[in-house]
Amino acid sequence: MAVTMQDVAARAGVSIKTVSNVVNGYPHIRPATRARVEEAIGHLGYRINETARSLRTRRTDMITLAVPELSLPYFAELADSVIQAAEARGLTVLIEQTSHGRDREVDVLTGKRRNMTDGLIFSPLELGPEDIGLFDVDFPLVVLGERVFGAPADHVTMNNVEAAKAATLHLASLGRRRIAVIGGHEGEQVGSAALRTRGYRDALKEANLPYDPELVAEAGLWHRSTGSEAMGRLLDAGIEVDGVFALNDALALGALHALHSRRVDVPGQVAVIGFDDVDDARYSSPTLSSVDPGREQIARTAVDLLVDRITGKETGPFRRVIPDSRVIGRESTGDVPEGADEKQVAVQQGGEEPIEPDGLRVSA
Amino acid sequence: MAVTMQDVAARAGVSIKTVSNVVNGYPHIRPATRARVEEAIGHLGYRINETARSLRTRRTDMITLAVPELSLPYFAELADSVIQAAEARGLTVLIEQTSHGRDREVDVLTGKRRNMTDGLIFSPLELGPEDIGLFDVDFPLVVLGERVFGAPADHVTMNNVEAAKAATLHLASLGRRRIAVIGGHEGEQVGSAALRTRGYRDALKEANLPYDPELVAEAGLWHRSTGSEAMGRLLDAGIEVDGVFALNDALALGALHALHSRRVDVPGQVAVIGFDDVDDARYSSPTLSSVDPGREQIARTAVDLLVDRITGKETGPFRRVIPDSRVIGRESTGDVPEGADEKQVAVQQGGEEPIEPDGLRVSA
DNA sequence: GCCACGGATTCTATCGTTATAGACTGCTCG
DNA sequence: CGAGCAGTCTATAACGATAGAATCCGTGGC
Repeated sequence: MAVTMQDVAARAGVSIKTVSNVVNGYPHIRPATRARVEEAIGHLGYRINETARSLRTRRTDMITLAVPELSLPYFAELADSVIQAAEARGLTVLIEQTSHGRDREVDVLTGKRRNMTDGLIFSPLELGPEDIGLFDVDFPLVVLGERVFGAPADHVTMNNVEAAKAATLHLASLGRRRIAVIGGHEGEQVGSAALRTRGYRDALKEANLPYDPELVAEAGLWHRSTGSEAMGRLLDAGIEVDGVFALNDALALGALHALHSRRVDVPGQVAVIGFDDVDDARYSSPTLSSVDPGREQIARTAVDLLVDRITGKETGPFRRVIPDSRVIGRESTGDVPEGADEKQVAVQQGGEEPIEPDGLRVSA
Repeated sequence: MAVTMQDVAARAGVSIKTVSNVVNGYPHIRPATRARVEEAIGHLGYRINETARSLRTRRTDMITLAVPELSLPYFAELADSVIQAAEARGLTVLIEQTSHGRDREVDVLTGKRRNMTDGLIFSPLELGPEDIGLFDVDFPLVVLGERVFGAPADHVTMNNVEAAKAATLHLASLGRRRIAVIGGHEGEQVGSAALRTRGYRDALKEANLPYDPELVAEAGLWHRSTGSEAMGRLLDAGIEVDGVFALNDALALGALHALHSRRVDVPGQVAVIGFDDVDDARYSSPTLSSVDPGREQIARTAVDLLVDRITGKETGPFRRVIPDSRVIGRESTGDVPEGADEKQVAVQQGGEEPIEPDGLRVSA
C-alpha cells in the first residue's frame, strides 16, 4: 500500500540507509546516487513515515498548546501567535481545549494523550498553587499566566500588578475620581483577577482616591456577557461612576455594550479601559483603550523556552520571563482624536530583576 | 529511561503481549493477572508509547484542521467546535494556519507535515477550482467552504446564496430601498464573496429593487478594518444608503464602527446585517443581526464525515452536506426590543436534494 | 605493487508497540 | 479416556525508519 524507503531503495538500486541519508541531507553522497534516489522518490511518490521516524528519533516535532477556549479572542490570538512562532522553528502545534474544566486541566498534565508531543505550553485557569505538585512532570513544560507561581517549570507571565496600576492611573490622569473595577473575584488570592485588582488599589492609593467597595463589580467568567451584566448592575444601582477598569477586554466590551444601551456617553460620562489588547479593541465603538500584555512576545518566548528544554540546550534552573506591557489609549478614554495614531504609554516596570538584551525581564 | 511494556511485563511476571492485552482491554484475562499487570503499571508509572503504537496500528488518532487564521473569530470559533467534536470521538486536533498564503495551502495538501495525522479538514481561502487536482489525495479529506466544488472529497459547505438572499430580504422587509453590500470581490466567480453577492442580487430582484453598482463596496480581506474602510468610502462619497449587507460579521462590525464614528444612527438611518453569527455579534453596540451558517453543525458533520472515511465505514461516493442556516435579527436591524429574545428566521432552503433525518441536506 | 586513507555505501540492531499463530491449561462430552 | 474447545497466555515477526559500525573502493604515498 504505502511506499516505503524499501521500495525507493529497490528502485534506485541502493540500500535503504542511503535513501535515509538522502532524505536527511547527509553530505557525503555522490551526486549521481542522490539523483537516482530522488528520481525514485519522485516517481514512486514516496513520503517519509513520520511515525516511524519519531519512534526511532524520539522526537515528534509537535508541541501541545493547552488553553481554556479558542472562542475567547485572547486565547485565539495567543494560539495564533504560538502557532506562528512554533512554525518558525519547524514545529507543529496540537491544541487542547480545557474548557474551564479542572479535570481537563489535570488531564493535560497527566493524561495519556500527552506523550505524543515533545512538550507542552499550558495556560491553566482552574489549577492553583495547591496543585503545584501536578506540574512536576517528566516532559518539557512552559506555564503561562498567573494561576501558578513557583511550579517546577519555565514560566512566562505578565506584569499584572504594574500594568493594572498603569491602566487605572491612566483613568485617574483624565480626572476620573469614581473608577469602578469589573471582573474581580471575591476572596480569591491568586490569579489574574487578584493581581490586577491589587494594581487597581495601588493606583487608587497613588492617586489619592478612596477605595470604595461599591465600585467593585464581580464577574466570575470574563466574558462579554458577564461584563455587560456587571456594568449594568453598577448603573442600575445608581452608583456614581466616571471611569471603568475592566480586568480584560471581553469584560470591557461587555461594559461598553451596557453603557451604550443605557445611553451613557463614553468617554464623556464614563471612560473605559480594558486589558489584553485583543484585536476587537481597535474596532469597537468607541475603540477601546487597553493594556497590551505583550502577547506576541509571550508566545515567542514560550516557544523559545520550550524548544531550549526539548533540545536540551537549556538544562539549568527554571526561568521566569515577563514581557513588557504598555497602556494603549483609544477613544474609550478620549485619547485619540479621530484618525490619529494610538497613544501608547509604556508601563513602568519594577526593576529588581536583570534585563535581557531584548528587554525581557528574566528571573531564575 | 522511559519505562516500556517490557519493564511492566518483567515486574508482573507475564509476557509483553499480555501487558498489551491488558492495556487494550482484551477481555480474556484472568482477574489476578490483570491485577498484577495493573499494579506493575501503576508502580512503574508506565505510559504507553503512542508513537510506537501508531507505527504498528497505522492510526494516530489525530486529525489536522487547516484554517486561514485563528485570530479571525469565525475560524477560532470553528476550530473550537471542531476540537470539541473531535474530542468527543477520541481524536486530538492539530491546527495548521495557512495565513492567506497560497503556498501554505498547497503545502497542507501535499507537504510532508501531512502524514502524521489520520485525516484533514481543510478550509481553503486561496485555492480555487483550477487547483482541483491538488485535492485528489490519498488520505481522508473533508473540504469546508465555497472555494472549491466538485473536489474528490467530502464537502461541508453552506447555503450561501439562499442565506445571503434571506439576509438582504430581511433588510428589504424593513423598508430599506438603498441596500449596500460590503465585501464583494470584483470579477471573482468563485467563493463566498461571489455566492453571497449573487444572493444579494437575487434578493434585490425579488424585492423589486434596482441593482446599483454604486452600492457595491469591495473589500479584499474580510477584516474589521477593511469593512470600516469600505463603509467609510460609501459614506464619504455621499452615496445614499439605508441598509448594509456585509458579507461577513467582521466586515459588518467594521461597518458599524465607521457608521458610529460618523454619527450615523444604526438602525435608525442605516440598518446593518452581517454573516457568520460570530460571538461578537451578540455584544457589539448595537448588537449585530447576522446569518448563522450552522457552525456547530458544520464542525460536527465535518468530523463525522472524516471519521467515517478514516474508519472505512464509508467508502462510497463523496458526499456534500449543507447544514441549515438562519437569519438572526438583532438591534442593528431594529429587530429586538431591548432584553427580548432574538428573532430567528429560518432560511428557505432550496429543495432538490434529499434531506437527512436531522435536517441536513445531502447530495452525493 | 602494497597499504593506508577517507568518502560512499551497506549491514544490522533497535525504537516500543501490536498481530498472528500457537502452546498450554482444564473441562466437557461422546 | 482421548478429542474438542474455550479461555489464557507466550513467542516472534512485523511496522518503517535511524544510528553506528563495517565494508567497499579509487587514490596517492612510498
